[in-house]
Amino acid sequence: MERNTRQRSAIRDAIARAERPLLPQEVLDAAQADVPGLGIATVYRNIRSLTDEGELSEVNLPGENPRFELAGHQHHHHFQCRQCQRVFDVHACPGDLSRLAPQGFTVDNHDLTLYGSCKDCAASQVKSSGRRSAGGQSLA
Amino acid sequence: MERNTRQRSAIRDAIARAERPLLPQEVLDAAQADVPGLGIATVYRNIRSLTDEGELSEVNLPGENPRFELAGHQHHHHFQCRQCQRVFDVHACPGDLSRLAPQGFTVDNHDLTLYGSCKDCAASQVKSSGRRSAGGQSLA
DNA sequence: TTGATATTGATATCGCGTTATCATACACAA
DNA sequence: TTGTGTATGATAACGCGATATCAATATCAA
Repeated sequence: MERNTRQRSAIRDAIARAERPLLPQEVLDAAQADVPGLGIATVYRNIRSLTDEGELSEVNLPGENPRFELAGHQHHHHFQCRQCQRVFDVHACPGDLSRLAPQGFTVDNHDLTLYGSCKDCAASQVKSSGRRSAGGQSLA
Repeated sequence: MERNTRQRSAIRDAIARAERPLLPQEVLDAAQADVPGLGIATVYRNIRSLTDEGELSEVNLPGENPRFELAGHQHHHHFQCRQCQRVFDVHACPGDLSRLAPQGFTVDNHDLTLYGSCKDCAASQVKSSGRRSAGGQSLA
């Protein structure tokens, strides 16, 4: 890949605008706003080359297909909304978790995924089901 | 599924003995010690019914196929060894991580995966590559 | 503007984990 | 022990995300 095509720009821009990891299909949907005829094969091709070139990084959540976001972020984590399934970046980190591992194990990194309601979904839920913060929260 | 077959027992026992989440293929390998002719279809069938009945629970790690372990464990986490790829239970937990989420987000649970060397691999590595604990550890 | 060639879009195909199919073997109540 | 109906094993088939194919199109150096 070398040429600067409308498709490639639309794909990169869509991911940049989202500011959260996107599935290839989400990239397609978003980038079709710029390039209506865009095909899924082109999305996969460009996601792959942009990842190989280091512009994108792959984000894997438990039980989910890979998503992609702009590379260059520091060590960070992710949040998945149980309502809309969208994934958001979490720039905070609990820090060193080596102590949690069993005796004799060495820890060099960790992945953390938070689950709950995103801002949008939490807001629309307050109206219908009333207070949520009173219950739950046990295993947060 | 109702009958008590050698195969079903071998599958359940293999998972119980492992004391860690196993891939279906790992279940097959382990259970074939008891029932040599065991087939992969039987493993999938029984994993499914045991899971439906609540005896097993599914364990999903980022970018990995589902593993299965005995159900009934409390909230816990997992460790994956970068050398042997095996997954182990981690019964410790960093606790409430709600504070890490962005403003307006509500957190009701989390998944944590630790990465590094398991006891076996860490031990065999010391001999060949010398001290490991001096380097790395930055993002633990 | 033109020509060489990389890229695209449609779609067939792949890869692989998982499930369905079906004849045979086995579990278990009677 | 016997009969009935479920479970098994071999393997074909499925589902679906991802990639390969290839003719048509677009990019970009000249």
